[in-house]
Order: sequence, then structure tokens, then C-alpha cells
Amino acid sequence: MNIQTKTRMTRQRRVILEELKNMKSHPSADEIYLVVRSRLPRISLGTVYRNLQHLSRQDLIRILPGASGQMLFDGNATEHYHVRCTICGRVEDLPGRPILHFERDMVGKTEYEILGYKIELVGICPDCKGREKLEQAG
Amino acid sequence: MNIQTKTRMTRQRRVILEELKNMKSHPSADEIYLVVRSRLPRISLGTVYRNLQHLSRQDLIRILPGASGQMLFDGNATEHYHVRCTICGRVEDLPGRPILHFERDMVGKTEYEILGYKIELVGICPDCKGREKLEQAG
DNA sequence: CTGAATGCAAAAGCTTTGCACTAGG
DNA sequence: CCTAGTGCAAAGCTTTTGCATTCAG
Repeated sequence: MNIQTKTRMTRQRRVILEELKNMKSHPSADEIYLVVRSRLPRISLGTVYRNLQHLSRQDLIRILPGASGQMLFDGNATEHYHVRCTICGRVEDLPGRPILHFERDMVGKTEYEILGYKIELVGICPDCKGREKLEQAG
Repeated sequence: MNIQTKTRMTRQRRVILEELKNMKSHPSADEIYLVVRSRLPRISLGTVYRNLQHLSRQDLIRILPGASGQMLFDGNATEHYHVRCTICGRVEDLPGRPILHFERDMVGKTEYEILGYKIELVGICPDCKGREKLEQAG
């Protein structure tokens, strides 16, 4: 198996986790790096990436795909939905309870061993909607 | 608006679309490049990328996020579900009709203008399951 | 004809990694 | 102690882009 048993809660790892949990948005690694650097000026971007991977493997955070192949990070590890803007790519949380046992309907339709499911709404965020209106008017 | 009206169905674009539709898997740009090159040896990877973007804007194909920030492409543009393997990252289609008007439940919970939703199951593909069993035994 | 699309190659991200050093438990 | 984790910098990938040229309509 690939599970590492002995892990250390270093200062870097703790600060990254704290800062990510404080951010309600879903930042990129670089955005996290910028914020964390204000508390740990000598931290490196590589360390940020390594820790985000690590924290995700421990199920303390989530990794989600961003636009154009960039990765985004979510400090909320509990089950919840996302809305993604089709124009700017921003992702936000959505309150809402999961559909109970939805995945059971799918058993037998695939050879996969189903572990869960993800639902993501897509739409246009308020900012982009405002911008669209402006362009139509002008 | 950002919509381009005059587009040309070049040989490259047609072959990319044909080959992608023939593939039941969800290949990366590079995999598409390899296949297409057997029919059009002088095509460039840049052209493949440009056309995949273009075809997606025309709703003829779909772009989906792969592992580690890579992009995957889906020649099936109709509404359908995906299963993604949590171990190897492979994505496959799943038969199944959409949940009707699921997104209506979400109206009022967000400022976004909701256009639709995506559901993706996550699990372990048969190959990876086989590999896991082997490792446990050995 | 005309400009959308191509091929080529260079640039531009974003993420990973090798290595010597540091520090958590 | 001992080895997981760090900082740094270089490498690795994937994707995008500038430009002269080609070709679809």
C-alpha cells in the first residue's frame, strides 16, 4: 500500500491548513503561497504544493480542477456542492445536503467499485453577468 | 460578444473530431495528436489544441479535467455521467438519464445564474482493483 | 480573394523533483 | 537520534502564442 504512517505536523503544514480553511474561496496554489508567505516569509512554493498534496491524501482538504488545467484547493473537506462559473472559472460552495444513496442507482451499470459522487452546478457568476449586461448595452 | 461566426471545417478539424468520436475513452490532447498524426502526419500539436478548444466552444465535444492539471477530451457531447478512478484517474462514460430539473432545487441558494449541472461518480476501476488485490496477496 | 486556420518553434504557465540541510516527535 | 519535511533551483509537462504561410469557402 501507498499510505504513509508517520507524518509530522510542521509549522508550514499547519499554517497552510489554517490559511486555507480561513479562505472561503477556492484558491490556487500560488494564491495560498502568497497568503502563507506573509506568516512564513521563507516558505517555498514547492513546500506549498507538497503539503497540499499531503493534506489532501489525509482528507483534510480537497483538490479540485480549475480552468485550463490549473488546480484549486478547498479547505472544506466535508461533503458539499460547488457552483462553477462557465465564464471566469471561479468555484464557490453551495449549501445543500447530498442526495441520499444516489450512487446505489448506478451499481451494476459499471465495473467500477463506486466510492461516492460529486455534483457540480455550472452557471454564470454575478460579476460576469454584470459584465455581460454592460457589453450588450455599450 | 465573443462568438465567432465564420468558421471553416478544415481537414485537420474534421479528422480530430472524427477520431475523437471514434474513441470510447477520454484521451488527452497528446493521445489525440498521436492518433490523428497517423492520418495527417504533418499536423502540429498546437493545431490539435486549437481545434479541441474550438470544437468545445461549438459544443461538439467536451473538455474535462484530468489528473494533475491535465485536460481530457470527450467526443460525446450529449448529456451523460462519468465515473472517475481515484487511483489512476481514468474517466469513463456511464449510461443514465439526468435527474430532471435537479438544478431547480438550487435556485435561490446562490447568486449564480444556473445553466446546468454535472454529476461524476468516483471509484476504483477494474484494473486498479486487480492491482490492489495483487499487492495485498503478495 | 480574404481572413480563418496551420505549422513551427518559442514562450509561458503550473507542478514536480533532486539534493543538501533542518527540525519534529 | 532518525527520517519526514524544507528551501532552492532546475527540470518536466502541458498548454498557449507569434508569425509567416496555406487553404476553405
